Amino acid sequence: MANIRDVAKHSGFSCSTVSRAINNTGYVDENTRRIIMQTIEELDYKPSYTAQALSRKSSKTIGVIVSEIKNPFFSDLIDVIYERAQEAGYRVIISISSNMPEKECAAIDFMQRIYIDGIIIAPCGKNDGFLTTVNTPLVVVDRPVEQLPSVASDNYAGGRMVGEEFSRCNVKSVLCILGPSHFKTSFLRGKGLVDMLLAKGIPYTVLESNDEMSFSSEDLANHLRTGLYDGLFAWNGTIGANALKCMNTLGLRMPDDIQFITTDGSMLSDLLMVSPTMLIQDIKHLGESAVDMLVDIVQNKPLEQKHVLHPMYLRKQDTTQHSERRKKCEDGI
Amino acid sequence: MANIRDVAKHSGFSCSTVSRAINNTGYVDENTRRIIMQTIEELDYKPSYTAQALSRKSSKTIGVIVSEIKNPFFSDLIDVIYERAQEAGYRVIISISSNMPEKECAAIDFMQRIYIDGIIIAPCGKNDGFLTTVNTPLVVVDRPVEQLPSVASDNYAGGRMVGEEFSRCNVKSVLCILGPSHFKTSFLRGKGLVDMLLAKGIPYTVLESNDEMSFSSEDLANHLRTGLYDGLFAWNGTIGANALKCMNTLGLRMPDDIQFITTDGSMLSDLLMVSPTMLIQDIKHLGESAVDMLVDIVQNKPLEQKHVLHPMYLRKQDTTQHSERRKKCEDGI
DNA sequence: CGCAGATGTGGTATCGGTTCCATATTTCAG
DNA sequence: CTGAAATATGGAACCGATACCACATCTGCG
Repeated sequence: MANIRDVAKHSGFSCSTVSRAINNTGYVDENTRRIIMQTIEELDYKPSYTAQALSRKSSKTIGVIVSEIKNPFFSDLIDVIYERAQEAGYRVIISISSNMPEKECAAIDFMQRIYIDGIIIAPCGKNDGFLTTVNTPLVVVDRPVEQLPSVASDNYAGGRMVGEEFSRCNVKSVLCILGPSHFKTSFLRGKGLVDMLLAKGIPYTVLESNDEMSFSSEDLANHLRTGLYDGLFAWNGTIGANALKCMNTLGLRMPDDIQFITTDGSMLSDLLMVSPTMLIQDIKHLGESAVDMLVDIVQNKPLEQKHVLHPMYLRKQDTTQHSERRKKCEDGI
Repeated sequence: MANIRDVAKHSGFSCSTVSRAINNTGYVDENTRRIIMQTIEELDYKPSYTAQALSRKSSKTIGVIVSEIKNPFFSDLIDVIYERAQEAGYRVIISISSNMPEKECAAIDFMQRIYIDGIIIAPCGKNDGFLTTVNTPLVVVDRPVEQLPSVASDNYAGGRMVGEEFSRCNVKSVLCILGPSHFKTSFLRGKGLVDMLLAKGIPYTVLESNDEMSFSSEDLANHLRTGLYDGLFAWNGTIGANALKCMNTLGLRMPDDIQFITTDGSMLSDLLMVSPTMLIQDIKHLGESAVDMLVDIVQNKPLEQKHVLHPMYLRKQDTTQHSERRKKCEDGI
């Protein structure tokens, strides 16, 4: 492949001038610029990003590290980040930690060694101490880390919304499936929900899964069989899907036998007969503000806020008795 | 961050010696090596991959470009590729084309400019001409391109297996939902299925979706309502999910009213009550041979085969009347 | 007209490594 | 003991860009 010296030679100018012409830095005669640009075209010259990075000590690239690529939340997030970064003039590379701290470290290490300008990371959560020692600009998404700038959903407020909805739907007793307690996302949703249920005087039980994704269906089934609960909350989409399957197996009808709210399960609506009521995250805005924050940090602009929270939304669908649905029923739909 | 000159200075040796010590190239005294390694430790020196890439004109990195990250087939594939590449001593970066030819080109361009050693690509399919002109080592997965080395499932044979299964289950008439005809993957599965159905004397109808993922449910519903079909095949997982939803809506029971085979819908089994019979791809072996092939090409080893085909498997589950299931029924399960 | 500042261009050090070549020392076979 | 080969190390060019500085020319104002 042609390099800048080839362009210099063919165009009859020096490397300096070619560089200036390409990057619009310093003075270049209009005519000279035309000749150089034409030569570049002819030789199909493309500056080496590697050489540029070495020279500038910056690659104009941001890295994205997510813990789980199969999780639709993260794949959607990546799409959004990609677009926004492009608009801001940054390229993007992606790494996947598979929830393993060593892979997370390896990804960060790799990125640092290629002069990446900044990193957006959805941490696996077992590495927070290390993350704070990283000296590349870092923005944390989804699972905030105290010392680092972050973007996340307002999970506490989201939890409260769920509690409010249960209350409005006259639910008498709620079963909450949460994640491990050290999972902040889960913890906050749970706390919001519980606080609201307490405020409304609705009794509840918390079931804590020991894993992010998997869950003991028997355990859940046993609880549901007691017939004590007419409300069920699942703190994430995968758990929500399992819960749904479990309720189907038990023959529980929603919302008549039990009212169900899950989190972030858009794919469920596509796949299933019922579209569950869900607490959803505004992925677009999450991704966009993560990029915006990171770019600000990279460009040494002052941060307005260290921890950004985006509101969550409650999409009321088939598995709760919200008024719109009642209306539909009355209309015979 | 410390650079090689810092290490040289602190250890009292030259850059050359330090480099040789790190890379195990040329002669280095055992004692010298120990001192250098210790200095490296002390300074927390990490060679810049950028500088290495520039100097070596190789980054020891392979790129993976997939068209769709949400598709579980691709996210699984990425996991496998990642592992295998690591084992072979290559780092991995990921780009997503979102099925857009421009993004595909941009990703390739980017990778070339950072001295990537080779690329594994699941092409969007609208760029094949361009792909053949790329002079970085390339291995195509999933959707073979004639002129390029490729790894894919034996979709034709897979289609035949589906046909055979329908025949074995005494299906009388099959409705096949295929993708657009220029989609090779779909085309081959369809051809295999149709060939087998013809051989077995089973009538069929082909429904062609105009998109990879979406599909007209009404169209499908209208066909199913005729009651003409007792067999249904979906060429990919998303279409399969939609079909499943459609059959549920129509109240068709599987396998009694209709026998259903989908492709690659593992996530369905997790989410739904029924685990559909499916034609599945051996993602692990696909990913591994893609990496192995690419590494061979990069290292100038001769290729054994230009186009590798991996067998597909038929996982017989709830939606066809295979013998195991009958047995279970008889056992009262 | 003269000189300061703007404009246009090239030379060269630099980024952080690798690698070829030269040189010095050691080893060992004849 | 000697000289060729093996071992050990350093110097410097190079990878492909950027950017600082020097120099030359041009412009315009007092």
